[in-house]
Amino acid sequence: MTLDEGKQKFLQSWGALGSSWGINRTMAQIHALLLISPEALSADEIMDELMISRGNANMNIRALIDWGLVYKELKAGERKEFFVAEKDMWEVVKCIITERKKRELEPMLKIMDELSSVPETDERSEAFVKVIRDIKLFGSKADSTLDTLTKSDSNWFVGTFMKMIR
Amino acid sequence: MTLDEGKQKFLQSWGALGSSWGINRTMAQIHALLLISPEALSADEIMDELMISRGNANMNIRALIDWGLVYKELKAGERKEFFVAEKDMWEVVKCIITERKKRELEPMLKIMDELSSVPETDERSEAFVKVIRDIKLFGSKADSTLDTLTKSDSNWFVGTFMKMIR
DNA sequence: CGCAGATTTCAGTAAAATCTGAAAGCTTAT
DNA sequence: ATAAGCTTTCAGATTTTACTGAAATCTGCG
Repeated sequence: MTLDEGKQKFLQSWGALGSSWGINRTMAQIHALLLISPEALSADEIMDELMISRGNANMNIRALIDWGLVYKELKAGERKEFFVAEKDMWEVVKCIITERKKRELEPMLKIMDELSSVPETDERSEAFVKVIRDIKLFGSKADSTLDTLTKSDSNWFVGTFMKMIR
Repeated sequence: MTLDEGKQKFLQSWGALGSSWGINRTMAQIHALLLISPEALSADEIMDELMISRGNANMNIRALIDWGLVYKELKAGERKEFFVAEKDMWEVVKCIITERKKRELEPMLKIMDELSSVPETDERSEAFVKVIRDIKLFGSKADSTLDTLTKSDSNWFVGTFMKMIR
């Protein structure tokens, strides 16, 4: 397989993977493109490579920066902005865990808290509250586990953790 | 908060959560509805409760069954099918991990394998192959970790694991 | 200041995902 | 065998999400 074929296939599958994780195709593709690029790319280069509009490129690059997956880089003597992706896979995964935890897990736990105030007066409300409590319990455990995980380093994960868990 | 208010809010937020995880709103809502229902529900009851069409209900119920999150239940003397959700949260999570691993992680690793055959002839192809290898390495670790996780039981997760990891 | 080069915004459009409803397909009781 | 009662399917409609392109805004240099 040639580099160009491989690159196309990678952009394609990273984009598809993103879709099934609630991340839009283009955002994932920009991320993929920056991941495999040895140097920082400008917005124009990204637009070109992925054949997308300026607006689309801009919005998705901003989103990636918000997620902490991409950094802005200014080249001396250039007025344009260039972008680089975080290349360390463990950092990438930590980033994603941290952001999703903040955006989804935490708000969800907050809602479960409110919901657990439903009075348990019959079978239906008992079943309801039980589910809410279980979700809350499980969610809290996951929350603190993920906290610990994102504070530990890559070697710990790929080394020690693997042995401990087996 | 009354049961009905709480229920509405729960259906609503579980649906929203699903969306950001690549699961469609309705599928997540049917799951939510079955989770909090003390008895099995028929397709008609689900259609009614969520105000959706027969076709929509049927397709999403099937999808939930495929995921292993919902079971078909036949009541004696009834021709209709009834549906119950798996209520044990740890089982639910194991189900989701197992399915997503099978549907996404494994195919992705397969693609990375193909992609790592790109020859490393210059800076660009070296960077490309390095990223592919990193993803593969990380993905394989995740794969076996998740395997171990889904084979362990709930108590182990909420108990031991939490202590070990701290 | 004024303008050239660059980024951001956003209304309108396009594409993708999801849903509907009716028809076709099963299953079981008689 | 057939009809009633359910379930499944799927073409077309609807809704949601994403993208475009051009105008507005920003930035900093002469």
